[in-house]
Amino acid sequence: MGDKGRPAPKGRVPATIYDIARITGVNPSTVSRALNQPGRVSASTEQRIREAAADLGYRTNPMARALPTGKTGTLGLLVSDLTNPVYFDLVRGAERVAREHDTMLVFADSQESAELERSTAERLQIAVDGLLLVASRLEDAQIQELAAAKPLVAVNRPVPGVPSVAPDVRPGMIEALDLLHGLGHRRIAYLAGPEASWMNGMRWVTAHDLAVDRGMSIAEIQSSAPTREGGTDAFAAVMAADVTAVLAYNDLVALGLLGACLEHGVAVPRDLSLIGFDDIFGADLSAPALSTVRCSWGDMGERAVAKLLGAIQDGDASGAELNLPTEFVSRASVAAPGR
Amino acid sequence: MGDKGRPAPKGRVPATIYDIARITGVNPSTVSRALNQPGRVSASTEQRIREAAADLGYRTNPMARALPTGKTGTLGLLVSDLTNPVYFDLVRGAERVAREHDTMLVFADSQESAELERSTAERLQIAVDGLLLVASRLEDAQIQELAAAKPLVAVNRPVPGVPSVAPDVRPGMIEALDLLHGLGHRRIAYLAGPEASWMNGMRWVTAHDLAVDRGMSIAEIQSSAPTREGGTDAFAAVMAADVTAVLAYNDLVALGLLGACLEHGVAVPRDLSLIGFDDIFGADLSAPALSTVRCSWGDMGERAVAKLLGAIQDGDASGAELNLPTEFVSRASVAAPGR
DNA sequence: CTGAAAGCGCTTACAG
DNA sequence: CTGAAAGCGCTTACAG
Repeated sequence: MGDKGRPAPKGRVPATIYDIARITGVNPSTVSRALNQPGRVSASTEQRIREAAADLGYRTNPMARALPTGKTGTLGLLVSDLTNPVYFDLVRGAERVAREHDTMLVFADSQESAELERSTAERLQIAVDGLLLVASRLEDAQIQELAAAKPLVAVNRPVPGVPSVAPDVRPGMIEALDLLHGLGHRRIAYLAGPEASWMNGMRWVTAHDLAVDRGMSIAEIQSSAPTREGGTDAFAAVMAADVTAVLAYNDLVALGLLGACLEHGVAVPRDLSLIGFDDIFGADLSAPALSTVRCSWGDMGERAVAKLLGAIQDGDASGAELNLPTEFVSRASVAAPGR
Repeated sequence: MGDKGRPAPKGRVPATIYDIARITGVNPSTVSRALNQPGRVSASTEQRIREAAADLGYRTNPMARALPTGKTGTLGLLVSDLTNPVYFDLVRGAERVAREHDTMLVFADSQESAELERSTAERLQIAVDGLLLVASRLEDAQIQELAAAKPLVAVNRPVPGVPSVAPDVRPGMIEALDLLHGLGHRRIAYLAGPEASWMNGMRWVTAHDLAVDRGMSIAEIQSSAPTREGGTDAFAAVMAADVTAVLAYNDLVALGLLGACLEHGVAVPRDLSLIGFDDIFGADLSAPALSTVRCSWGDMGERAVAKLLGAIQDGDASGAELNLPTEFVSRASVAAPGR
């Protein structure tokens, strides 16, 4: 690479199989075979073709290949917000498996908007072999429509008839509620996430049932957004609810609420115990460090890509997996109620 | 949407302009014109064509369009690590401008590997109209080669002959060093980032010169990675350096070092003052909160996309902008040296 | 083992 | 205003 002279002039036109064919004196179809179906061509021609390709810096044009084959060799991963730390491990897990299968992964971001999610999904879908839809805000029917067009795996949310991967929130939440109950908490609240989020509904229902089972009261408090700001904004509502502990939809919301508490002189955990969800980057940084229910996002990423790849190859779209384990991570933000 | 009957069967084949042409009784070329060059076709035909397109749920196939035109309508953004909070604002800024121009943005991640960066860039490049290369680990020559093939903008690093956008670190660092000096610090250290990072070199050189100007000594300490682990691992080396303040390559490293200090009973800021870079998500969460030099990543994202779009349209690849301002953000991790 | 041809879905001069 | 044709770069039956 360094110095084959200075960089080629701007308009450099990429080499095609026709260039290679001309140089080596064979038919373009032979070039295509030599490059893609090793063994289908005599060793010596293949050799010459490969050399010429290397000389010309040939790269096969994925667009052109996609037209006749319908395969692009890339997968799309669409999340509601790429800049949400929740997705870090998911991204890493997905990349790990994609890399192993020599598949390129491209990411896109629907910016928490269902409308944008839909249009982005459609646009992305046509340029990839399959789509991973993470924490979708779409309706089941819309997801089913997308899934009908091309292989798709829903992540962090089951959709009837569509392959999916999601965590089982119960184990982690049982740990959390047992701990709260054991410490003496009897009135708690769930600080909710987006209404359109399936996972929010799941967390609320599970928390509710587990709390009731244990003879605790539980209030649902709305938040304006699943972000730190959303948590901060909910401070007054939380105070008004008169509870001793809060389970937040996610760590971002919990951290936002934590910040507001500190600012208003509400001591955590003495006056209020706080539990988040996801164990994101930063959850252990706060003071007090945030207790949280962790799901294996890394595993979800791996499983989801593996499943999608399977669906693409064999058309095998085996159903839902709703069983990735969760666990409670105990940190300083939880204690016995102070009064 | 909802219920046009149940979702179409899996293999549903997308409608093409030929389908529309057949239904409306015109030539496919007319369909193409009606859809893309409003006005070039009689109002009534255009009308009929649009209706048929809507009926069939027609979406133009970007691959097929890209072949004759060479344009895909999408931009690629390649970063060294998508899960690094540093890039949050960059991503948002880039998306803002892309959306305004009805351009799709796809993201990819080189996982901190120069080799992977190169191959990903090449692969991505052929599927997009232009590439944003963020904090590249490649050599100038390699970047120049990529830039020769297709419009490219380097972000957070200038490259000779390649359009770029990068911050001017001096203003923020002057504030930081003036503060340290004023507080009485005389022996400080720079905890370095990746050697291959242009920005790391820039920060070191600037810190060095400014420190020397002020009669302070400054040591360079290596870190194993630009992550929290990298900062933690550097604890012993920092202690050995016998300094009263540390400037870290970035906030992640600073937060890692901070954690190690607390763990080993080194009080921050009394025993050691700490300053990071970038003001990432979480920098204000730690205890003590981290002082840091903030650059306008959001602006960089916006400018970079605007510049790339310009380069694609007019071939106008105006040069480097090395002037995005930085500022010091003062938080609790800095104080006068304690002994 | 390899060539010649047709086709993937679209765009765009070129005619009329 | 619209049709017919050629071409973008590749793949893949079909022959030989």
